[in-house]
Amino acid sequence: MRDRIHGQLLRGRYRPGDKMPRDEDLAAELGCARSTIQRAMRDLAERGLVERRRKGGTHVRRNPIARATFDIPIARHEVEARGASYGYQLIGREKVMAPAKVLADLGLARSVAMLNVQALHLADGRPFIYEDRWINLEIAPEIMTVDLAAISANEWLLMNKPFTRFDLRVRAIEASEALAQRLETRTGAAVLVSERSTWVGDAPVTLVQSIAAPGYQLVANS
Amino acid sequence: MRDRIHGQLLRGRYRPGDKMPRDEDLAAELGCARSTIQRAMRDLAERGLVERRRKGGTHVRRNPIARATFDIPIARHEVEARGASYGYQLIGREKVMAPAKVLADLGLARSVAMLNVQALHLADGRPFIYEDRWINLEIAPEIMTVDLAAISANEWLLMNKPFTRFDLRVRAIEASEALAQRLETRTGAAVLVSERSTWVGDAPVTLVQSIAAPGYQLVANS
DNA sequence: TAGTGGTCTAGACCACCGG
DNA sequence: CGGTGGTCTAGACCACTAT
Repeated sequence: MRDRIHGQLLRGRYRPGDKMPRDEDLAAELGCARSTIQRAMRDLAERGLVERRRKGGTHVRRNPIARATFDIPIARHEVEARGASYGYQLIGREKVMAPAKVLADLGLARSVAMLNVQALHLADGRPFIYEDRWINLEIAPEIMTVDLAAISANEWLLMNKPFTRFDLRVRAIEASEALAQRLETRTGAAVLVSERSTWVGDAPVTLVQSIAAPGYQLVANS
Repeated sequence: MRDRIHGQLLRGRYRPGDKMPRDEDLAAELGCARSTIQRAMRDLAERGLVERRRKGGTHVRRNPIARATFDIPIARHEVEARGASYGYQLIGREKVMAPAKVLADLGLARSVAMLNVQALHLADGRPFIYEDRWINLEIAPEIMTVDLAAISANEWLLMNKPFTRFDLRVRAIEASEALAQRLETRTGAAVLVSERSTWVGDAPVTLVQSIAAPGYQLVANS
């Protein structure tokens, strides 16, 4: 039934910009319960094909949205999924007041003490992802007592401060000389940078910049 | 009610790896209908927090997945959203048999005739995104009669052959000399490449490689 | 404020798949 | 094959918001 409803839209029974009948009328027309229509429509709304507003009704979006989802990989799992052996190196850790750029990305108005951690994830002993992370010590003070040479900050945070929301920004940059050295590549090589801010509720937890070795590729779908 | 159920998980009532009670028991315990539990659980499963299997029951995922969603922007809207004026240039169009790489990305076993189109999207007259597209003429033969200098292939396809599924691959590359010229940047500049294959049902429609000018950034969240 | 979608109930039957 | 989640029904009440 739901597939039938989806089919009608996808096969062009309604066109971009059209207003669709109210759920109740659609239900009567198709001979099903309103809750069935409701669920079908909810799915379509989540996929970005229609827009629903109370009292306003349901409209087919003028410009159907291409909504992609992807699962942000955990370095260890990604390496192991490729059949390589995973390695991890703690490069540096330091307690400092967060700089303005970090505060801005996390939506903080005043500076707070954070732990700044650099680390390298390895695949078969070769650099895979370099990460530079800021951890809010007001939210996760326990991180100071964790041996970050034994467990990556990412994995500790996932287990102990599971986030509820995050932002992600992806861009391409040229490797600086220092970065090229870390990643064992050429200065000027094109690398993919993912910058992620995460929150627990409204509290900013961590900002991490992950820089993948050349050739890395993000995959999404739907 | 649904929020209460979500809250219980997020607040750690169940731990990663735990098996949760069957829907019916949870419903009895919380004093609500099973369908309410079902919907709450479905949401959690979509967000990647739990895994459900018939007969197998519901488990909290061991490694909570960070699932991001982002809306693939239409170049015109993105430019206009930045307050810039949008421009579009058709650079080339040619009917050819698809090469092996294109066939592979679209999951085609035999070669078919396609329209190969190159175009440039501009923001305030400056290069914004260069795209190289392959359009399956068996699925969208009408594209041959469309004036692609007047409407971009992307917008025509969205209006006339709305896809039902796509894959997306994002990576960083160094601009070749030819590409640098198109994007009015340096040879060797790091640029973000998005490669997208789209299907209508099982039929492959188009493969497009979009290369953004340096500084471009993809944004996702959840 | 009235009309629409959003949530919930109490029940039924079905589809999948693990023991 | 039996137990679990997936879908559906027919109804109720609520929350938001366009008119």
